[in-house]
Amino acid sequence: MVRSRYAPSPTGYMTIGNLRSALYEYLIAKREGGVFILRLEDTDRQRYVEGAEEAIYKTLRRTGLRYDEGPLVGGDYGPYIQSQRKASYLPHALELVEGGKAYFCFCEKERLDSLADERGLKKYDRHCLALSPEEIKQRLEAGTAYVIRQRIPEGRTAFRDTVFGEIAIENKEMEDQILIKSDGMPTYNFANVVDDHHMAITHVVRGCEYITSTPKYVLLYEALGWPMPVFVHLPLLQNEEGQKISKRHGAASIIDMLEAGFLPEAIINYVALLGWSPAGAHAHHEIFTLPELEKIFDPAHISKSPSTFDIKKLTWMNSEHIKKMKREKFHALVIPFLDEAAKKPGRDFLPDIHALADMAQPRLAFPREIVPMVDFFFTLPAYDIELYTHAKMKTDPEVALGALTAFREAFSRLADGEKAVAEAMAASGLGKGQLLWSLRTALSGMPATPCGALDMVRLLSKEETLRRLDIGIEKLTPAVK
RNA sequence: GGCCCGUUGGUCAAAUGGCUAAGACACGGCCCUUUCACGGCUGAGAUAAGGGUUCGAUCCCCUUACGGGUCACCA
Repeated sequence: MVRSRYAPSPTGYMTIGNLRSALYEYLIAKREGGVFILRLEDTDRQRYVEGAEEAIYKTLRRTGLRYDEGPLVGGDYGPYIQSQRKASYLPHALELVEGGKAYFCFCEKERLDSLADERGLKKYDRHCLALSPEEIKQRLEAGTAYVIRQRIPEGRTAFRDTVFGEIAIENKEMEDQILIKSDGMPTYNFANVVDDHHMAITHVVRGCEYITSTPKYVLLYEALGWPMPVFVHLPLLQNEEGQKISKRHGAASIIDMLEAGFLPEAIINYVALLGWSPAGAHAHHEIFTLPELEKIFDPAHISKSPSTFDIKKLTWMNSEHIKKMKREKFHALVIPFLDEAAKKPGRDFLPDIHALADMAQPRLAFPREIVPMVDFFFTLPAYDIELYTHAKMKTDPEVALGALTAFREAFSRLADGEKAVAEAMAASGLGKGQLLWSLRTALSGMPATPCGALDMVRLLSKEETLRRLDIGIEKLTPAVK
């Protein structure tokens, strides 16, 4: 049974990079019917941000990444908040001390700082490794603050990563890292290993910024005699400037993106394809739902190279998901916006908002764009008669005036747009393009509309159509004279 | 700086030791359409550089360049 976990620290909102990690962890579990776990790593009390936990829950909920075990939902391996597991770490550290694989260190910050070289880099000099058992006992009894450090052995440490293959690092590159901090909390690295073991995690999936610290994990697993999980390190996500996507660099939060009108489906879809691509029969598709991804995701095709977040492609994907959306769902999404437009003071007309929604669905990248697109149905905007001029349609204000007058006459009798256009053409000798262009302009006052003139005639009432024609004729008459 | 990793069009990316190196976004053009959009067609655009290995390298090896990551009582 595959068990994977997303293990964020509650230090703020979730970025697209965080979501990508969570998604891949989710998919790696779900493709094999496994279990996806959420664990909060809150061992750093300094960096804890109020509300960050809720932001994580909310982001996962809104994007559909349901976790099977974790805070709020529980599970057999809880608690799922690290600070609540505090008691479980020290015994393992002491076990290592007993086996000679870790040791107490009483060095103070000042001494540690003095170890820095000219570049500010420092490596612990194992000062406290030389302490005798009596000295240690004495200091512990005196209540001296201590940390527990892992003793890194000689040699080199290698591991196999699903994405990057074999990776080996000389142990001398690592310092004797701290396992237990002087406040009694475990460090991230240590807590991670202990929790992953106790939670029976089989796949450790995370960003590749952790790749160089993985040998330390390996050493810990070996020292504790625990089975090693599968490591899957994900290529980095970067912004247009080539920097890692992070809160530090002002990356947008997923929640903000949702507020801005990006659909959860589109974000998930897009982010799945950043650093991974489907193979075989699906190789030429790009639009996938989460359940589809669960079936076809294969970590063997995760890329090694970093990828750049491109909001243009996400925007395109958003419009694709809007097009694909069930009619009822789309209407529910967009009708609040239309209702708002309908309530505007000074409104001329109340069109059938469902018809407007249908019209807009294949043309939108964002739900809220429906308002500027169809607002002219509600209120005819003030427009300039320049709009009546169009070279290709061979229209200008004079042609338009003739067209509108002829159409008005026919339409007021026939109340049928199509027939009225035919009659007006015959009566005025104008072409269809000239007629329709003029008509569209008079009815919308817009240079671009989501539909043609005859659609507008159908959607506006006869009275409103005539009213707008009269406004057009009134605007044009003095200009033509 | 040491160590680790990476480098296919502007972006996401496919592919193989061997025909003219897929596709998508964005961009240009054309068609359709009463306009815009949608849709359809089409164009330009890439294997970082240099050495090897090989009959033949985008692919394997080395070097260089560039980019990134990492070297905390942060995660």
